[in-house]
Amino acid sequence: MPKRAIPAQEKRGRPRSRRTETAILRAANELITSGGLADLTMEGVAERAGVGKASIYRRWPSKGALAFDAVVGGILATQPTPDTGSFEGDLRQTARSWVRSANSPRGGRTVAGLIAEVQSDPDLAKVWRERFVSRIRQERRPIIERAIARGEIPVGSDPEMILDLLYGPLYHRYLNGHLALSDSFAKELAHMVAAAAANGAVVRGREVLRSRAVR
Amino acid sequence: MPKRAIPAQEKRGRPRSRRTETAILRAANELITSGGLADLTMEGVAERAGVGKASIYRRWPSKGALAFDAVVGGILATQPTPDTGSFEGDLRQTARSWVRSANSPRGGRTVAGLIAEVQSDPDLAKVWRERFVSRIRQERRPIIERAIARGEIPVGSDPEMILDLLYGPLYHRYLNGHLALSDSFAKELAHMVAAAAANGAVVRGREVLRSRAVR
Amino acid sequence: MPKRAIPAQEKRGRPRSRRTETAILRAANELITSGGLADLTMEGVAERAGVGKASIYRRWPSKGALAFDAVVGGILATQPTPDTGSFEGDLRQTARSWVRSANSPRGGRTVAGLIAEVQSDPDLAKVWRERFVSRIRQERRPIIERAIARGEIPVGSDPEMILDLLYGPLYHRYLNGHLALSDSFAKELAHMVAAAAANGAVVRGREVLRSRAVR
Amino acid sequence: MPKRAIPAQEKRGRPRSRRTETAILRAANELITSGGLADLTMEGVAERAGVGKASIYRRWPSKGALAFDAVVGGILATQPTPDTGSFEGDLRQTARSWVRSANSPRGGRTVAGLIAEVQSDPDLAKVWRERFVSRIRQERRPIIERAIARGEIPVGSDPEMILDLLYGPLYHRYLNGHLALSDSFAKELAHMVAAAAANGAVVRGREVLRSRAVR
DNA sequence: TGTTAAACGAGACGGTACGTCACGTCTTCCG
DNA sequence: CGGAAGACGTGACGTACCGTCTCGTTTAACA
Repeated sequence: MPKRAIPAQEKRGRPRSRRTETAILRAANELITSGGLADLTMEGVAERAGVGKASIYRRWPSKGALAFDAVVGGILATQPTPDTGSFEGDLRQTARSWVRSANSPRGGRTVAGLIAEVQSDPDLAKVWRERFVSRIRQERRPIIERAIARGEIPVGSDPEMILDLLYGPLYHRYLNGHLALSDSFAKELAHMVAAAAANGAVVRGREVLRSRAVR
Repeated sequence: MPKRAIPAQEKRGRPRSRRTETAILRAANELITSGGLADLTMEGVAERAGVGKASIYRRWPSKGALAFDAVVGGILATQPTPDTGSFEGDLRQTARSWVRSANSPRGGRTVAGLIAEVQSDPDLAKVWRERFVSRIRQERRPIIERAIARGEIPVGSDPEMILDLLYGPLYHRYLNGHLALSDSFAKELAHMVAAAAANGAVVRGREVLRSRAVR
Repeated sequence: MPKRAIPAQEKRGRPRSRRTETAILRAANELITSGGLADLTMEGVAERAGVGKASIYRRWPSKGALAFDAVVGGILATQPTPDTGSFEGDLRQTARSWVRSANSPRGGRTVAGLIAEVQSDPDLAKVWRERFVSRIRQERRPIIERAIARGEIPVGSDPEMILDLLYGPLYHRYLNGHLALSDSFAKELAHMVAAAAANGAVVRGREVLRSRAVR
Repeated sequence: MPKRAIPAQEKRGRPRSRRTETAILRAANELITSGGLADLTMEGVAERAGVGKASIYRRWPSKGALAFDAVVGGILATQPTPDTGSFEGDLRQTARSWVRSANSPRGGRTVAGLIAEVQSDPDLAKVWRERFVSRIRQERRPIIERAIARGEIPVGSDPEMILDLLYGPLYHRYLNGHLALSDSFAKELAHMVAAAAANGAVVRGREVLRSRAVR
């Protein structure tokens, strides 16, 4: 977890330099987009940033945490929540822009590298969940809420399930590469998810689908 | 890619010892289930197997390839394709047994480690796709075919899409950990996928959903 | 060399704090006697003294210089020049008390550490010579002068040579550890040095032995 | 302690390469003679020798141990035991050649650096005593034995004391630098030691002076 | 008595070297 | 001649201190 997540400057003494931090983040970002997260080394970042290794470790406990901060802001910025006027349109738009960024030659595999990193670093996993996955999901909730308000899907539809139904298949193809992450896949996926949401919940009547957060 | 995939023993001289191979695979398996794939080292395997490092590299080109062979057979064996008599029942059964093995304390995270490894090793990625992902998907196709035969879902339903709709959300929660991989999630997911398959394709008439394999 | 050797307070502003200086010296002393000079670090001293590193560097240019000031005063104080009434008695007394302090479990190796430090720090070497070695030698000269006055050794005996003959073997065993620094060694050494001083110069007649200081 | 002191090749597998060892020793030697022992770094040696750091650590546990092996052979070779026909002549010759090598601009301070290193490394100290100090002393014993045989000094004279009387003052000036290590000092020192040996023991009659080795 | 400049504690900074680890390759000798 | 043993060069790791520097905060002497 990046230490800057703890903003309190309790101690006296020389404060952390913003210049140093920016230099590190920029260097890390450049190395990641040019060579992938596997080519990122703390020594490489230190050298390119003109910074001592200790200055990196003072801020980030691991390569993954640094990569996260170097990269996630940019990713989040390029993925706004669409509002097309229809549920399926919103889903389609969301999937399409996700597919596009996953296919981008520069940085398209960055998220894959981060997810890989997350699998062996519990601390990073927590940050990943809270500051990336959950955050995007939170941002996307209005899509479901508006769909309910419009009467496109039943009241009580489980937003978590709907989001998993949308993002799950996208990430699945992204990480396993068994099938193309094409634009048409995005379109058809959106259609299927819309159908599931519209009809899936009805079968169970008024009952609300529930999923509980874990950990 | 494990070289034993090339079974031909062209050369003369002493053939590769099966005992050596088994010892390596067993050692690798033990290390993976006890400490996770991140703790697996070639040196550790060599020592535990009582084997020279060269004997490992003679057979497997990378840690990931070895781990794959050490682990995938067992995983495949524990995930038979169910035949419950109904589409949703088959999906539910599939999801449930997947969830169960993902939650197993020993080895539950092994697949996560392999997927992580795959992200930075194109050769391994190919093996992973062909010998794990695609293989399981192939094995699961009868579920869809039987559902079509029973008339539960339209003729022309895209099996790839249906499988992605099922496995995608499972892997999504498994790798990101944002929500619990519970039994009830498996049940509800199966329900939603069934609803999508039953209604999604219908909306678009007779048109067949298509997805093309990539790479 | 401690900058406090230059007492002039030309500047305005807050003067150097005596409390700070004492805290540093005490901390250094404690660390040296507890762990040897090799374990002494500027950061350790700063922390233990509750002092900024800059406050140390403001006063002492190097670890060795600080150690010197932290330690030498105490050493000099415990080694008075004896006056037993005979030349050999004085030598014996000198050697014995030297041996005793070299064998003391706390601090017995401190001088060894300082001599080690001195070998790679010319500035410290100068301080060491002028404020420790030469000072002790100066203090011990009365032993030789009284011996001449008593007629125990020839007029014109070289005090430098005699002191080297006494201290040389002591330090030699102390630093190399090839033989015990025992009390009986001190006694026998004193006897040999007395014999040398009484007879060595005589052989060469009235000629005065000379040695010149260097550097 | 250099591991090559244990010559037994018990294990199988690739044996230590002599080429690597020589390269390391040569690199170390060059760095020491060009910059002093304080400038010697393991990384520097590795780079200059074209060798991995691990290959150094595999053989020598510390910088001091490496320096010892890189340097001591050459030193021992340049200091033969003289045989001039007289006790004082032998002592003088010994002291003179010692002085000369201590004053040599290249490598003259190397022994000082090693003695410094020895003060904070007990393992190295043992090697130093056994393979340098004691060894030279052993080689010099014939000087005393021949002097006894010639009747220049009493039977039962303590060779350890005589050697300390000779080497002690030399090392004392060498390490402390309080007075010049001149040729004339060597001469006068030899004279004093001869006088002490001739007269010192006599005073105490037949009694044999004794010193016991320690540790 | 208020101003002011240096000393203060704290600790961040760019560095260097440390000693360790695992990599993938290469070499030796045993069976 | 296959295979265990393990040495090899490589390169990154994370740590420890170095000596310098920048913060705000005292604090004593000057004005």
